Amino acid sequence: MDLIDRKYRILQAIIDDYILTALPVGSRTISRKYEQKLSSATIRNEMSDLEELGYLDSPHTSAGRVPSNKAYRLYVDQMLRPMPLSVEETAFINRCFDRRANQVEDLSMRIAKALSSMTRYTTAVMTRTPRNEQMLSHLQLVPVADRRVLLILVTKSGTVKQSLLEIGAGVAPDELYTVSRILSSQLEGVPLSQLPGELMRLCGRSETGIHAIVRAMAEQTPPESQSDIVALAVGGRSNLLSFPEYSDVEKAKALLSVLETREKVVSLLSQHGEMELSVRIGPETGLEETKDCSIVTASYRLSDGRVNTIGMIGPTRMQYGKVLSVLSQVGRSLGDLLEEQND
Amino acid sequence: MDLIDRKYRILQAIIDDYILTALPVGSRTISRKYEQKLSSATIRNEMSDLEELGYLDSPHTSAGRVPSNKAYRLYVDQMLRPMPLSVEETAFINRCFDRRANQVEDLSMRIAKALSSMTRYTTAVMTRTPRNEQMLSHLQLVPVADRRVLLILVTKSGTVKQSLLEIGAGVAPDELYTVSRILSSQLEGVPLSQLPGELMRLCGRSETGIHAIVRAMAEQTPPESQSDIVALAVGGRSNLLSFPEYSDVEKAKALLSVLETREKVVSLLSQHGEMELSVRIGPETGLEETKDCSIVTASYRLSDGRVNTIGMIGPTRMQYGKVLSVLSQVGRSLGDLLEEQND
DNA sequence: GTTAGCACTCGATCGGTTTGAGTGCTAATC
DNA sequence: GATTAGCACTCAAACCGATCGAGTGCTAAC
Repeated sequence: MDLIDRKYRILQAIIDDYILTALPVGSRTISRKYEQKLSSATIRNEMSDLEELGYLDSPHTSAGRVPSNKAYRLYVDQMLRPMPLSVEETAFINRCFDRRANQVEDLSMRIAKALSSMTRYTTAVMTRTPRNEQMLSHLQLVPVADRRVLLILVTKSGTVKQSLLEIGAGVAPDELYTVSRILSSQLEGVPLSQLPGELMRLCGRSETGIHAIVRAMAEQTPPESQSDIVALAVGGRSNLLSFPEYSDVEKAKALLSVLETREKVVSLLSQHGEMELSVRIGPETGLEETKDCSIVTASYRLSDGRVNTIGMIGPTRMQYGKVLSVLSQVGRSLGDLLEEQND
Repeated sequence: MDLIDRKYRILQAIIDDYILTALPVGSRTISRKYEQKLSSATIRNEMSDLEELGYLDSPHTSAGRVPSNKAYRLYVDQMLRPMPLSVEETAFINRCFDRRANQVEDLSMRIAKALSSMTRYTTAVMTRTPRNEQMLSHLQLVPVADRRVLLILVTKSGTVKQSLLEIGAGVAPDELYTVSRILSSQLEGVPLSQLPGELMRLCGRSETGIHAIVRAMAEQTPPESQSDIVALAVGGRSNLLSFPEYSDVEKAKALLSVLETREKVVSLLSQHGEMELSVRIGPETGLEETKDCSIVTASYRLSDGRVNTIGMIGPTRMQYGKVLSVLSQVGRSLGDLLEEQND
């Protein structure tokens, strides 16, 4: 469905203006600000056509037009002008990557905060490892207190999980080390999800000495329900309240509540279909509560199988150009950084 | 400044009513709902006195009275009736402690969420270890990838810190174990804050073999700037938007923004003066942004030196009775749980 | 000391009018 | 045939005044 050039330009002008002002756009505005060669009456006719084609909605008879989701779709797919970042912005971003952070959590949080303060959109940063790719490389038991032992699981991809175990009786550090070595060699390559089962099996035939430890591990190793998520950080939630679309407190509350629910955020960030950059508009976001929002994600699969996703959420009237530029740049940098940390 | 019995009762009635409705309370309301023996005119006289004494404010001439911060202070200090939790509530709380969670973070988050959904106030749970009490018990190096090693620091109090190090050259697991043992014995009892310095010292005279590792540790051990905070979880931020006092989006935004800033939350939670239960009203909360809020905290020092604090924040018109009961019960349970986990 | 009564205050609410930004349609113009 | 000027029409928002009602303070009577 090609739009002839002028309609196309007018539609673009309307969307641009609406994104800027959040106010329904009238024909005179377009004629004055964007298409001075054309009279408002002409624009009116075009707008009428555009409405018929499904690109515009009118809130009521005398209120100007508002872009439809279909219009936004066209906008991001075809109308976006590349919008290079300013020098300051690039500098700002680079600063995030400057300070060293050896914890993914810290880094994620810092990036989420920086991006949200930069764009005024709420930002989430997630690193997850698909469950079926997480295989044990080796494990190590570290004594913590008399009957408490910290279990460290290192996966083939280099991510680390820990959990605290309580064992029946005290064990000497040296013995723990020996047990760690034995178990490591026996369990190497086992997917984490099958770890408890494997341990149970070993438990049956292990010598009595390490029996208690293995049993404790089998029973207390956390089920891998959602633990394939390595890190999740959300920043700038309160920014949402600046948008006029959330001056209605009820709406704001519903959305904020979504952004406080870890599972929902994860689900929102997980629906990019393997695309590096993805824009989901309105209902495409997948949640009822976000049907008036758009979500832009940048997502990179690292060589070790982990997937890193950065997402920004805002009203459908989003500065897509800006957000896409920022996300593609930061996403890439973050991907590179994580990759680099990894070898 | 003793208030004679009747004034006292009337003030209490006013505060109770205002906490419930958020609407300025008039003399007739009190006379009808709370003091049916007295006419509204009498109440009016009393209220006039109470205003003069500084316990009541009137938003404007004909709008009823609103309790002042001074009134709330009196209320929490002297007027609170013990408010035992219902059976359901107790059950609900106990359920939080049921499922086992071996990570303080998980447990904190779960409790924060449960409490906020139960009371509708925003809840924060924090466990911190005063910096000067954190002394090394032992450490362990765990191989992760070729040139990456996970450093586990276990403190005397049994908390665990980890950080990822990059070392110059690959080292065999067995050697790492040996190095761990040597360093553990040499560094036992060293406060974490002095760890980098101590390591540097050791670095000078260590054999070349482990030199690289020690140097990496010295350089890459995170400075203990804010890392004495072990865990912080905030739940139910969006609940704030239910209160009529935050129907003004600007106010809501300011407060939410505070609750998104880790340092500010930590500071809000840290100002109880060693009290087990503390109530801070309005400006007593210490931040400009929270001068219309109250914060109730329950705080327990564990035998290992860690301090666990649970805090709830809401408008000064808070259900202090309820919140205090919940917090004292949960605070104690959580304290016991952590204590128990600890030996 | 308490209360009934009354004048007064002042925000909230309600109905009606005005305003102004916008549309759609038609007829004249390029 | 496309463009535009002109005009009637629509409708939310702003404005306005009247009214309402919850509240007060004061005074005089009980």
